[in-house]
Amino acid sequence: MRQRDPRHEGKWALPGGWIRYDEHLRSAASRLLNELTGISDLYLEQLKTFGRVDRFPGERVITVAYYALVSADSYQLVTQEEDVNWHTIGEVSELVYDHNEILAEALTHLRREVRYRPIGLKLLPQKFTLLDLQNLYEAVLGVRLDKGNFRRKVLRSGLLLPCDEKQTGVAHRAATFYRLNQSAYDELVDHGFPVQSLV
Amino acid sequence: MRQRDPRHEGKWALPGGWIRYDEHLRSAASRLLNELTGISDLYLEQLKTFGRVDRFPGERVITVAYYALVSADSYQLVTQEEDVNWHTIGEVSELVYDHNEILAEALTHLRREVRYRPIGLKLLPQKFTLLDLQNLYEAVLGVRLDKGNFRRKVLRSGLLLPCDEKQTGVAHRAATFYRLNQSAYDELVDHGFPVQSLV
DNA sequence: GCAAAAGTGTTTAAACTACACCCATGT
DNA sequence: ACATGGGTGTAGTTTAAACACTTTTGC
Repeated sequence: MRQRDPRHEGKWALPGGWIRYDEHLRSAASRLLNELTGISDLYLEQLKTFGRVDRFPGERVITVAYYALVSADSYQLVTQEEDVNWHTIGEVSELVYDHNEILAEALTHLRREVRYRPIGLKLLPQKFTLLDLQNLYEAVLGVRLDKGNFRRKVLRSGLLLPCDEKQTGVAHRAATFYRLNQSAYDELVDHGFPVQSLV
Repeated sequence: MRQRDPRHEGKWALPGGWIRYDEHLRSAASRLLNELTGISDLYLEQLKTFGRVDRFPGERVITVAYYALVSADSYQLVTQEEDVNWHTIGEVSELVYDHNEILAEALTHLRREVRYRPIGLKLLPQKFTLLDLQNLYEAVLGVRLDKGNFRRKVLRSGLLLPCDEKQTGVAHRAATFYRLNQSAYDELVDHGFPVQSLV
């Protein structure tokens, strides 16, 4: 997401702003996001802190960047500001200051995380098909995955539960919707993920 | 590592200090570490930023925490300050402010990272035996690993090169020393790690 | 019937697990 | 001799990878 701001050299910028003296970092990020987009009640995860001396002109500014995982279609952007909108990751042009660097860092982080934590499941709406999930993984990782193998691997993990519902009005066999098995997910988070690749 | 500071309620603290206005974050961390321990030329990795409003009494303090991987025996601590020393992770007592939280975060981070990046290799001296490496992994992860399987897995990765040298003066068959295959390691970092566990 | 995606099966190779076993060296 | 760790072998099982195949649905 990005915004236009006349102060920002006419370029786009990531949503952001100043933290208040008495605010927690995550609260500040959440407030700023909400002010700009209307989105609230989102779990924000700290990405990284950017502190190059010359990253901002005139004064020393340190940015603590946060990110969240949402499915774009489940959030309407309610905002007074113009030019606030969703954008495709590949089509983001030059941003102000070091915001491209921040975005790149976020993407790298996401690509790494997605490999060993089921965060992909947080990115989709409540109900989704296995192809939705596969498309998501292929998009984030930039690879092609085998349908059958992906399906088996996902289902074997026990993190998905089938809904009673199926697709309707599609020009092919209707896919069953799945949803996150929250208790299995929490269990996994608590007890840690299996030791897979040493060295 | 921790230090005693009379201002710190008599408890121990992680090494740290204040950043100067014109300093990069990593440089500041490096300088502070050097001032306290004499260690220099260490690659510091940003851990996380801690910003709870009430984490420090009296004023708002935000800490950007960094960490590094070193083998304790390869660095002599040269310092004027007293009570600066290495400590075993399990035996760290109550620290000042939220420093226990910071330490716990670092350990969690390390345990996660070590599973899918060969950072364990950075923790050991130039030359090391396979048992050294196995002990390191067992310590960090808190699990027991099979000797033969670990050895095969490590060697198959191609990240280790055998030295011509062997152990001497040990009351058992001498182990061959290994060293990091730097080019293979760099290759792996550049081209990314294999996609292992989806979902 | 055809296109398109759902969903299943199969085959082969690779990897993991859990052991048992022999080898070298200092005391 | 024996304790200690170095180092190798192997059987059984599990996963992964690649690909072919059958099923359902709208047009």
